[in-house]
Amino acid sequence: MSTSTDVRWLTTDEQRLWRGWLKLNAQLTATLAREMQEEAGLSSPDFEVLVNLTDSPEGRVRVTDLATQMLWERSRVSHHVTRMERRGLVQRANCEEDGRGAWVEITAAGRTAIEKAAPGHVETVRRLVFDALSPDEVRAFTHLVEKVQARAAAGAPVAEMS
Amino acid sequence: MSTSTDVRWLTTDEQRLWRGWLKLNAQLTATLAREMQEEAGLSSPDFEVLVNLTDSPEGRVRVTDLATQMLWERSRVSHHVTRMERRGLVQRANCEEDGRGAWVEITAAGRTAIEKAAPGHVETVRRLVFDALSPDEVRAFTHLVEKVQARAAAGAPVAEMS
DNA sequence: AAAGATTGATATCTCAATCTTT
DNA sequence: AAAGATTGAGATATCAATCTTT
Repeated sequence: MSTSTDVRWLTTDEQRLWRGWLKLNAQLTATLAREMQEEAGLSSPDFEVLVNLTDSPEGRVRVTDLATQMLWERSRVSHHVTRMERRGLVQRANCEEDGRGAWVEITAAGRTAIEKAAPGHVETVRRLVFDALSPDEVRAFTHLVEKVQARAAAGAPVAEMS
Repeated sequence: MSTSTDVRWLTTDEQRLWRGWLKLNAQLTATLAREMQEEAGLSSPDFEVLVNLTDSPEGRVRVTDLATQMLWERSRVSHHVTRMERRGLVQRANCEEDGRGAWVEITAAGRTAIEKAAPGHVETVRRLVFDALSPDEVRAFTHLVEKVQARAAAGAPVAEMS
């Protein structure tokens, strides 16, 4: 596909952005994970699942849809839901419309957990990210992120060829 | 630490940036991982280790330094190095200066592997990220990333309290 | 005792079957 | 057969000991 010659390597500026991006991301991820584990006993994947469930008005989402939204494998969703179910954070329910399908729904305990985690989470995001930026900078940043995302989305299919 | 009242939730603009950031990151990560696995047989963690080794002029880094640079646990480095050693990508060496320490050094096969992976990797990064941005936008983006990073670095110690 | 590193047990993730319903 | 979901086996990550050197 690509020859080892004629590669357009990154310029100094580009490399600086790319490495900065990677580093910032690693830092934010690590800090947020640690903080949430300590304050609410939730891992990042736990939190992500709960966020996706509460984003739905019914508080329930199909396994495949969860997988698509989170860019996870279906089997990972299934395993993780099993573990979260064991802890009482979510529960499965039969799907009426499609006998093959399964709902994953958040429980009262799950809502309690995410409500406990949310304030600290938001405060950390605010402290680490938004306290550093003016409203104008937030808009500029958003513009750039979305510009890149429009390209990246096309190049990131979960299942590409088969 | 934080009461459940008086939380400054994210504004609509802020939420848009934050969610966009998370999503873009997930997409880029997934695409780059898949691409590198297919083209060079390396996982993202494999690649990250090799990059950190080649960044050193000697091609070798101490276990603890690797852990610090990558924000990994030392034990994770140790386990991962063991597996990479089994595949011939890196090797351990005794540290003269400090009898407790251990060098991790890249092997010829390791260099071959990263050189095989690099062109495709760079091309993907260019295609997904930099083809969407003008040089001015790259600079603006860098400025914003580094501005946030300066804050986030302070809040992301690997080992905070003990 | 503290620092550097490894080890083993457990938890989580990935990949390839498998099972059920459409 | 294809889609939705689960299962089990193997790979990887995390956490708490352990071991050696300073």
